[in-house]
Amino acid sequence: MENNNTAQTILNVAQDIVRNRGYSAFSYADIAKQVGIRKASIHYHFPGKEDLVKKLVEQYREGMAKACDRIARSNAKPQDQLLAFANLYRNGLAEHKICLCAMLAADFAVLPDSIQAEIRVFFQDTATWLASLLQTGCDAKVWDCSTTVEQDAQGLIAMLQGAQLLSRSAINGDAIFEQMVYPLLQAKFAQV
Amino acid sequence: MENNNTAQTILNVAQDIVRNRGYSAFSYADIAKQVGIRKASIHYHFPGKEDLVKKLVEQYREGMAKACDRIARSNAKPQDQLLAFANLYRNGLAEHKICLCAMLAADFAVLPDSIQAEIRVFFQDTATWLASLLQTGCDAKVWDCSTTVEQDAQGLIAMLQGAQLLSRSAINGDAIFEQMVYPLLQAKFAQV
DNA sequence: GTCTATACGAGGATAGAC
DNA sequence: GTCTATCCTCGTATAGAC
Repeated sequence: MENNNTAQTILNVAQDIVRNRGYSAFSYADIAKQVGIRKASIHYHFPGKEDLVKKLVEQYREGMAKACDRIARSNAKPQDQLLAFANLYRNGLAEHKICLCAMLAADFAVLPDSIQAEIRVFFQDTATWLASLLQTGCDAKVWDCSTTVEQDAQGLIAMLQGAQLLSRSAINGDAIFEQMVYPLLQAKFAQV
Repeated sequence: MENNNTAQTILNVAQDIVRNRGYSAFSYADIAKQVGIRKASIHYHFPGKEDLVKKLVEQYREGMAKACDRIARSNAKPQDQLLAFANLYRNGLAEHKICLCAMLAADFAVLPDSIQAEIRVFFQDTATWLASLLQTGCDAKVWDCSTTVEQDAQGLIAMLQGAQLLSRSAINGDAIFEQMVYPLLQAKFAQV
């Protein structure tokens, strides 16, 4: 995944910054410094902050959709697919990156409408995909569905994002996935 | 809980703003407008943003500790105490307020060290209290402990905070507690 | 304690040269 | 496409009068 064009380099750098510091605390100056160009040059590619971040979320959605698709196409067992999904969040954390949309969810109140809309789509898509996976495991009697799969899907997403945020301010830090997330998944979605 | 003194009024207003917009997106100008004084006057009470927010988290910790203590002293059944704890998060949401420390956890990377430390204490205290409650329910055979209470406590806090953030960007919005959190609690911590 | 006035830098954005 | 130069606004903070 090379990026010889400047626009994509800007997006990559911007994503890193937003996933670490949030929407309000990142600036064109930060990007310019890391990319090695001037602030004004960024405005050529992205007229305003809103354009940039909107594109950022769009790309992030596509990446997430592809990652989920890859998991689904692996034809692995449902419980392994669930683990692979959780690992998406843990792997980001290993590079000190929070889910882009988790960060933007915290900044939601200050975001332009067009960006809010993109984020809603992200969560809707992700929850739908996960609910479908949970249903598959349900049908295959891999785990028991005492609640609806939609509820469980939302709950899992909430927990995974909460775990990412906690990892930076809790004592166990990055180990929160090993110490908390995986054991809980194991307990709730154990093979029957 | 009256507040005849300016310092407390500033803190109250600041808390509302931070819990809605986060650390980076709030300013002395915002507070000044809502309190009805000038920016400079705020600096008299709180020399810098760091002083103000540090005090904010300290007070928030105390409030949370008192709320938890009230729940514990109620001598209600463990499952009702757990529900009361979850309601702390839902009630905040009803006023469109996210947990202060959940918002600051997202802003963690840009916070001064002294504030980061306060937040760590908050999560540690909260997790400790909740783990103790879970243990009580465990001992009383109210629910089953397939994982350790420390893991469950952290998982619950992660989910509750994730649910608060999701509530603003998910379709079900405020109803996320009725539709997701409570059913999941019921499923996992059902009476045996 | 609160005010006015002010300093200073940072952030977003544009114009125009190259 | 990228640069320099510049504009304007906002945010934090201080000095000094009342």
